[in-house]
Amino acid sequence: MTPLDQAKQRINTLRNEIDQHNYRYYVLDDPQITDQHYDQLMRELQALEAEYPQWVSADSPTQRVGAIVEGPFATVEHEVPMLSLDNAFGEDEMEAFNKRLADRVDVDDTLEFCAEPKLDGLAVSLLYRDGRLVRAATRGDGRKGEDITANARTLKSVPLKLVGASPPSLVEVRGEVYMTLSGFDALNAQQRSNQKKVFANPRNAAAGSLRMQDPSITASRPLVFCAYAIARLEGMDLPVTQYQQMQRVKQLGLPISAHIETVDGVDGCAAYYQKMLQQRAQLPYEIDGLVFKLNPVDQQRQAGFVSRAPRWAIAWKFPAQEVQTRLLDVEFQVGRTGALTPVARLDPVLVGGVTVSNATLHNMDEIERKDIRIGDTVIVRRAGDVIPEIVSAVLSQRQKGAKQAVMPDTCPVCGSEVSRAEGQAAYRCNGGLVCAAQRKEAIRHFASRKAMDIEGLGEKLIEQMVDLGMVASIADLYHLELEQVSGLERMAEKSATNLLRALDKSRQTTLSRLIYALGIREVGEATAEALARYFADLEPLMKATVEQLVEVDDVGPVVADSIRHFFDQDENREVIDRLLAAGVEWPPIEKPAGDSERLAGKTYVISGTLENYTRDEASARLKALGARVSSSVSKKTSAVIAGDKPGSKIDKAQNLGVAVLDEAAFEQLIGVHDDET
DNA sequence: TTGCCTCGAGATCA
DNA sequence: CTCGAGGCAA
Repeated sequence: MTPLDQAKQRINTLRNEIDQHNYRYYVLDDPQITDQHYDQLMRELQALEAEYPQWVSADSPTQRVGAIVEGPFATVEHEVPMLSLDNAFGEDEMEAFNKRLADRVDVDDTLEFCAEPKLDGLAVSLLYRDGRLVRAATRGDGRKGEDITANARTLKSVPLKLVGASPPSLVEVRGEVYMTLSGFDALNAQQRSNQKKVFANPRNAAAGSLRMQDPSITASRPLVFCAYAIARLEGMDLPVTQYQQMQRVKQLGLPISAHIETVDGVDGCAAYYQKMLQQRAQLPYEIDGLVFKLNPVDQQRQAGFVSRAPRWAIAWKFPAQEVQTRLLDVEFQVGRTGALTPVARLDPVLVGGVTVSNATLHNMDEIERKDIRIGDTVIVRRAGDVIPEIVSAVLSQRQKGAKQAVMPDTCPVCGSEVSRAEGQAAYRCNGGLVCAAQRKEAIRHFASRKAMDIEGLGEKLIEQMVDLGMVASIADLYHLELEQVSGLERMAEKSATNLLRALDKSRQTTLSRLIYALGIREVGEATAEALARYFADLEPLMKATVEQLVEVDDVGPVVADSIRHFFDQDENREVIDRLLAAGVEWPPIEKPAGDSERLAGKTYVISGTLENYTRDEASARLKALGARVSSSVSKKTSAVIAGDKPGSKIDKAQNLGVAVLDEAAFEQLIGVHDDET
């Protein structure tokens, strides 16, 4: 053997050994060598690869840290959507979950679940082709996420190469990237000694670390991957239970939870819950609950999905951490529509790793119901992990001075009268656009991304412009001059030019964006879209009667009234005139043609849950073909599309002699082929 | 609702 | 260096 061959062989040996040690450490949790020894192997490999650069390959353990990728992360589409999980808080809700499944699944026995802790990190998808890691992505909105391959490659618990001689041609593994508690502490100690900012909690540290532009920073962060599902598998048989699937994942060389096990029925789930609750404090990472998945895959199939989550899985959450603090004050925030929302100002407290100082109290009824007073000691928690909520007041600690929060009778911002409409919970400032708060909110909404998308026009800028009287309404935005804008705080010539350019760009818009941007009460993105489609232009919408408006899908009498009322106001019509005069325009909406007319004149009703479509999706498919989708069955209904668990609509359809289509017939109707599901 | 990163650009200081 | 805006995640 030549020295060259020897070197090549040694390189291969080293790579295999290092991969093997990673596998032993991260997957089997059974390291066989010391860190020093591992580093030594690494250094030897690096030296050899430096000497023979022609043999460096992308999946060598030395090649985890790649180059900096400039600019934003690329978007990737999830072929199989990354769904969320339904939550349960307590055994009752687990019972309900179990019962729902038992009704749906064709089994008489106790249901078997695959159980594991729910790690508190962020969801990531790893895609391997022919055993090589080719893509890593964040969850995003579930359909589209961000490509974070370069960063994911730096995690040693993420194999660049799968184990085994004949890996599947394609496998997509989903899991959680998290930070261990000790890793988090060490990182923060290091941050502190480098005079850098410390992270608030392991989850945010993990999320931030994965979004770094420079992979070498990600590499220095103590991130770990743990798989929890196979999303796709090709070129290999998929095991028939969740548990076995996870064992397969482990065989392929990816780490899975050390606590995964199968349990029987709600009793089994409850026992597992108790056990993990005991262990929780000793675990080296944070968990916020447990996940239970129906174990047999064929039963999962029978259970199916609801719109955003599988019906066959649930997250049994641990009780949210509750903390006491003082309610310092209740302030009233004026929203875009003038609604006055009470907001609690709290003495800042740490709740689950995040400082909470504000919490919405929703409305006065809620304050009364909970009998919360200013000065009270209150119990705060983060509901659904995110939104802070005041659970209750600690009555035993109520001081003499505790004051009732009182809805002001005049608007705190503009002094206009405040009133409560019949039968509504909300109090409103009647100042309309006289009210600076409403003006600011209206402009903010107008400029927002889903509306006119005016880049650079943020809260602080709007604040300044309204306070200085530069803009009173959205129409004034288009008359701003460079000199005015460049006089504002933090706005020099460059920023001002950019803002004017962004404003100019926003003149070219779409009808639905404009309708949404106007901020008509009750008209959100979807309604704006429906109105634009139906009326195809602004004129007819402005003139439409309430009777015409309710003809539009999803527009009822309340929304119709609100729209009519909006266009009846002189000031609103004037604002629209000025917007149009300023050059706001949109491409004409073409009447659908060809295939998009195929179902014109037909009306469908959807009942129950479809396997492969949410109701919105199904109704969008039908509408795209020119059909109408209605919510109640009448003689005029062309057919009822019945999914799982259809309601009384089916009976009604049968009484009226209206056709009923199952999901397969529905797919045929909309022209879906087998390869499109 | 909060925390994190990134970008562009203004502010500040040498 | 610091700030505002924007985007993302739970």
